Amino acid sequence: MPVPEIYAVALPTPLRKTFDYLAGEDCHPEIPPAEPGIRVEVRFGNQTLIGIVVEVKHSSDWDLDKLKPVQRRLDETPVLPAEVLQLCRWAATYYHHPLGEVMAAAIPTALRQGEAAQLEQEKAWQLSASGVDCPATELKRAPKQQALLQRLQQLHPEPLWHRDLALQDISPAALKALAEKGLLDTIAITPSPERPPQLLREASLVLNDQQAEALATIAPNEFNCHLLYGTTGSGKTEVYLQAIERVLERGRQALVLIPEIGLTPQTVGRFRQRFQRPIAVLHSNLNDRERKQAWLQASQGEVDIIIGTRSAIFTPLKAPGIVILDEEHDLSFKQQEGFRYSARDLAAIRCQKLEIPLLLGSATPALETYFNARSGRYRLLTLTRRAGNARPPTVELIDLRRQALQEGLSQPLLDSMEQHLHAGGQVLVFLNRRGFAPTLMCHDCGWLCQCRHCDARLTVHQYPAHLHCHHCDYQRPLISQCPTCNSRELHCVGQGTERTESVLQERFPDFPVIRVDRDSTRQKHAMRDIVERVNEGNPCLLVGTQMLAKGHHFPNVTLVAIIDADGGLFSTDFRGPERMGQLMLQVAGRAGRAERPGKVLIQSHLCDHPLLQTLIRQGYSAFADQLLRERHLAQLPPFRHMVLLRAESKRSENAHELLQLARQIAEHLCPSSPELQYLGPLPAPMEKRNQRFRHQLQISASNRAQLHRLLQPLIAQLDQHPLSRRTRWSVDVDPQDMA
DNA sequence: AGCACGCCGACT
DNA sequence: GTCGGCGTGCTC
Repeated sequence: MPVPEIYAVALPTPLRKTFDYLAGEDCHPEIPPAEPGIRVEVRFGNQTLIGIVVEVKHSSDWDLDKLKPVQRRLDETPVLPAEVLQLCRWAATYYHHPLGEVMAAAIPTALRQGEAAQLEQEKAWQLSASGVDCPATELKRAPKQQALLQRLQQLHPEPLWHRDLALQDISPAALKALAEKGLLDTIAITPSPERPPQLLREASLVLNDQQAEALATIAPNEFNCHLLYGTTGSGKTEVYLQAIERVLERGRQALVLIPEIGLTPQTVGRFRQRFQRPIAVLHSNLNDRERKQAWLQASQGEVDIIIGTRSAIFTPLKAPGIVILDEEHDLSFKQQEGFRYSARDLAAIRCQKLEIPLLLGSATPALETYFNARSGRYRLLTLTRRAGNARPPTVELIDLRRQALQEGLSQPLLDSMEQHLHAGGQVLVFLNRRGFAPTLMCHDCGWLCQCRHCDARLTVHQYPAHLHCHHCDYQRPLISQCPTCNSRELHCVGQGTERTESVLQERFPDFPVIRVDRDSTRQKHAMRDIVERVNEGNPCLLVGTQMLAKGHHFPNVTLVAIIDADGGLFSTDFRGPERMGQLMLQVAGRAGRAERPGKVLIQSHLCDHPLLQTLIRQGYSAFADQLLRERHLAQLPPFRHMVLLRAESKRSENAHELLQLARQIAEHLCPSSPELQYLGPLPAPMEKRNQRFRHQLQISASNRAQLHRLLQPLIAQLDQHPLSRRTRWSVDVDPQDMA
């Protein structure tokens, strides 16, 4: 009797193992042999699941007669090529996350649910044999049909596409009539995007010497990680475009990853404008069908450029040539829940395996990346020249100490705003806090309006008026009387964008004040409309959160005001100052372009703070160097490697208890030492959030391999323990956000 | 995670 | 008398 074929299947469950199934008997000779990467439908306990074969083998650790057969094989050929499968395996190991869930993250929902891995077909009409010969005069009494027939005869043998119907004002009735007469056939074909012989739609720009050198350094056929380090306006995008051009010339594809908010129509527009080649965009607003379509087009080589956010790093490519990650410091490249992967770090792994270049771009690189570039692990490509003789903005601090403030705004700042507005400039006011005020307080008894689900205060909103928790979304009507002492003296404490907006509108009644935050841009085209309105160029004030700092350009802004620079400097997260510096420079980068020099004013109570001083006087490199020295002294990343075990539960003790157990097991496996240290379990910075109490155990090591050697058995033992099933817990390798 | 089985409280 | 609470156990 022949040895049966057995599949090891990764299933979408949190169990950190694969499951063996017997291959079905129904193997037709024409169907290619099963390979890792094909999907199968299997019975799993009491449910039916779709999983991915990760190994085809002929033996199992389980009794063969206990193995179930697969119900159905869904693919003839793998949906995931070996290379992406390998990336998933690597990610599952590195992030200590179940392989099945990793793969679920890699595959579009439609394919996860069992749809055929085929491009959607499109409806079209083509003349039948009799239609080709039919003289148009035959249809004298039906002019619409006659015109349509002539149109089709012109097109023939090209079909008439369904999508062109509306465009060409063709009536479905006429089509139907012609089809009934047998003059044309309804067909369904998968359209193949056109690839005209010439690559470019517009000419490339001439590179300056730095750009040219950067481009020349990117060797097309080998792995290297490059950091393209250049301020706003230094021409990073042109380097991307020309690097892509060279890749396309070789018949290869480019994968471009962009932060969530950066993926705007403008960004995609730059690529479409330059290349006469098919492009697929994978953004979060696609429906399942569109997502599958774009994914398959990339996989089958139907598109040459793929632009997407974080999860696009898993897109299979037929002929990968380069991966570009723009704004590589952006937090959205790291998934913050569930499978907590970093698309940037996975990109490095993937490119290494593929032997293709990786290009990371930023004006304010993450400290980890900057360190790698500094130490020679990455190639550092620096751009300092600004296009068109543009001058960098001048940056000044406004010392808030002992200043009279009007709702958080100092007099010198208001004066400067007035000046710029009257000179015809636009003013951008940056305040990273939405709502009207972050706190509602009783002036008589000191009561604070707390969220009932979180350790947080409710934010006051005025437009529309309500109280809102930004952590759990809890909302309630605005109150005017203190619930503990009945006083009517309830005061809004602190500033949000709404409040600053109304203050500025009062102060500058002759100029429009436009607020840009998540609340004001909720409607579909709100952001587009704002950008268009502002870029008409009339003087105005823009007030907004970090949404203003990312993705959009406002060339007529001459003054940028940063209302509060202090937040990041005393944050609980050791990355606070890094984040603050990055954000400040990103915002400052909005000021002035080309011929108009910009000005940046930063309000602070900590004007003497050495980090702030370094950032302003010497720029980001010096700032980053200083932060690196501090990190080295404090033995923090990138000098040590970190893992966070997080636990959350309705009962605070449960989460704590589980992590105590974790520490106990861990110390048993690997006692604390200078090389390996434990911190915790401790309550998370905001212990209660969304009705759950969160705790964390931090493990840091000087050696990454050692850390992973500990983690593997630790997690295995934790998985075995009954406590681990009672509380929700997760592993965060290289945590970016300690909250 | 999902889902079943199993043993104790307030209700059609 | 049942419906349903979530403890515990299992999934090839």
